[in-house]
Amino acid sequence: MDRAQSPLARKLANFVALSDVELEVLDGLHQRRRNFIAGRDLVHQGQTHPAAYILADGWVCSYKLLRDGSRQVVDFQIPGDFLGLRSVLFRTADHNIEPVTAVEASEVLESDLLQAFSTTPRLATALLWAASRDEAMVVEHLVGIGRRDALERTAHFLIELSVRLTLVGLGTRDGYSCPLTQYHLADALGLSAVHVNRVLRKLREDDLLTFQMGQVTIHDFDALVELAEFDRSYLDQDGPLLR
Amino acid sequence: MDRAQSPLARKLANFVALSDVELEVLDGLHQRRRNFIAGRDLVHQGQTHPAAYILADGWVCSYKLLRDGSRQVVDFQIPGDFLGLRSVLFRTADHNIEPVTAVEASEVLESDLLQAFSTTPRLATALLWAASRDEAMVVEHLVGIGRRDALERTAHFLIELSVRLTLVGLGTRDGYSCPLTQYHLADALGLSAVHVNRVLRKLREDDLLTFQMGQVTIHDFDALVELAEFDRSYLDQDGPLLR
DNA sequence: CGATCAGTTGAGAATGGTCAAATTCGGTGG
DNA sequence: CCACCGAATTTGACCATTCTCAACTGATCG
Repeated sequence: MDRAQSPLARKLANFVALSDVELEVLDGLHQRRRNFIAGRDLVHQGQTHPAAYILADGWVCSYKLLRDGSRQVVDFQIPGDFLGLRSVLFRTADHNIEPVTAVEASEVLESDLLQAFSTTPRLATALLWAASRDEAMVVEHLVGIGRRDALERTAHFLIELSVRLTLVGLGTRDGYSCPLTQYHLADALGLSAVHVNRVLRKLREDDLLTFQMGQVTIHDFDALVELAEFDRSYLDQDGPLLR
Repeated sequence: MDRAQSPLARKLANFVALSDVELEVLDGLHQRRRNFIAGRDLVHQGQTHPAAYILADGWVCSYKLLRDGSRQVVDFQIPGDFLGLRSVLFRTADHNIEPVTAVEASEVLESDLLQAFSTTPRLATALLWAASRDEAMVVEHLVGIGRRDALERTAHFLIELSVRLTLVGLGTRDGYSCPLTQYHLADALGLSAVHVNRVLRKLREDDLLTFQMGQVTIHDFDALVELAEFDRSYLDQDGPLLR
């Protein structure tokens, strides 16, 4: 098995050693290529029978909207991520999905997915793993919002992004390009945009990290890890569980 | 299929219509019955090759511990819940599991689980659904901590518990018995115990709900739903997805 | 009957929010 | 190249939700 694979296949292979047939079925999910422009939601809360997407290029964010107009970003997805799985399984979207940038993604319909699960059930196990990893990220996020102050929380978030992007070849230990605005950060971190700005200034003044003009520059990775009490183990997997 | 089923089987049947063979395999996971006393952790952060558990009786909570000694409770589990799935899939526990009460649970080893996935792969799909429902709860929790104030957040949490307990026959619209202390609430809601106490007083004074002596009494369910902007759809499923 | 733990209350401090007003940046049209 | 526009960012002043500390009550248990 040495031919070119999709980023998703590479990710899943970490968990379940996939056979040729399974890889082909996974490839088959990449029909229906779609392009989206920034800002117009792919999926909105309450939508029934939404599709899932495999993200090929660009960033999207998943968020929930509250009655008072505020929103909480649950997660950002980057290339290689599978998104909307939960919405498909429940046949109703419980969150919105907004492209942060222009986005290229493969649409996966409920029928495609269930078909794939029937013919190659181990794919379900593999996706169960991917879903668990996503859940681990949400849990880390929850801990941050619940128990870390604004500075630690922001640092943790930006370091997590750095590690995730590095895993798919889109970043290094020194930084990454980042299309998020300070409003995105605020909505993700449970802070106001004004306070995010103050926190970013503090991080800059302390020579830890610069967030400017679509670029995150990390000046002191280790100090940030220390500050944020960041433990990357929830993002890694050291070998396939199912052979 | 009309014989007695475990609560877990009943829950999973909501999502995937399980065959006799699949139900038997699921039953088989209920060997190794264990009892635990309140307060001594079943699983602790960093533990490798932890087991998963199917909760038969009692409450447990999943939490993460921070360096400064504070903790964030991610979720409480009640009878019928499957817990520690993520830890098994990653072969390392990323959180602690503490029995809130005396607990009766079936221990599920990694090998049992993978064996079950191999012989009856649709069980993996069913557990994928259960995991997605759990993730939906964590997401709702995240939204609460990120964007709701202490009063709304507390109300949301206690109403969610009411609905979950009612689904497994342990509560009604009027209330439920609840073994949690105000410290548990504080750790779950990202508040201090002192503030939780003030919030509970406010809820009591407003004739919405009483939290006292292990008993939650709901005085005005609808007003609480309104206050907390509670939408139960993430807890329900209206019929099996896989036949 | 002391000890311990859950709950309760008050006072003062702090983290982060709100409002309002610059300032800068990235286009876009002339 | 320049003027201009809207969006994103930056800063200050003031405010409020929630925290911390500390004291006190009440129940339970050996």
